[in-house]
Amino acid sequence: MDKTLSEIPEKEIKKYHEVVGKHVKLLRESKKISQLDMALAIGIKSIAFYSNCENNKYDKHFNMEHLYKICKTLGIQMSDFFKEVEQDFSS
Amino acid sequence: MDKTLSEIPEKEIKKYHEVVGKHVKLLRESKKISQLDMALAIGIKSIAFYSNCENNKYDKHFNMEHLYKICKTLGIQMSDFFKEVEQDFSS
DNA sequence: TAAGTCATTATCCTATAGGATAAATTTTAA
DNA sequence: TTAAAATTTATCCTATAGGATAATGACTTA
Repeated sequence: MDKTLSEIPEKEIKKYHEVVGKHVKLLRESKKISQLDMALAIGIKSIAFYSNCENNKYDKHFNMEHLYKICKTLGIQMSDFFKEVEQDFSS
Repeated sequence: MDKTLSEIPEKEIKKYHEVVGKHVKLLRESKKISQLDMALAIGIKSIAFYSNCENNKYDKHFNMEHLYKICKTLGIQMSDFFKEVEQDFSS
């Protein structure tokens, strides 16, 4: 049966990634953690890649595995993290 | 400065993906939505790929964009979804 | 003022995530 | 009991996500 594919605009997904990155940065800074330290904590040697994900530059963004590790490093729950994101996203 | 890379075991990440998939299935079924309908709702024509993500088969799992669309389709918040996942994951 | 630290800009390379196909199996409904 | 619907199994292909590098810029510290 032919059904419509996703009608959620790519712009909305991109915006969501932007907000996710923004809140990762806010939380990281609040814990006085450098981009380098956070990058290493999630298993990445590239500060540049990390920076681009936080800032959603060149279409880079955090994936599920990154976020899982970031939250663990920050000592917070994924659900709490997304609570923050949602509050920002819907306003 | 040389610092340790992520010490979170890959098995833990895999387990997390498994639990995420499990809860997507539970919620989908509770809303009487077929795998086909959900796959199409998130912009995927392949039921097989969708099934493999729900069941974490052949290392397939949902990514952030999938989950965003799934939650929107289910009419729930990402934070609420992860609340469920976390309760299951830590027990 | 200079050196060190931290972050950003831009681009390149490639392994794999993404997602398809087809056949088989299981479940449901007629 | 059979057919249809739904899901699973397994594998293949390729565009891009993942992540690197190098240079540059901004900020902090000595």
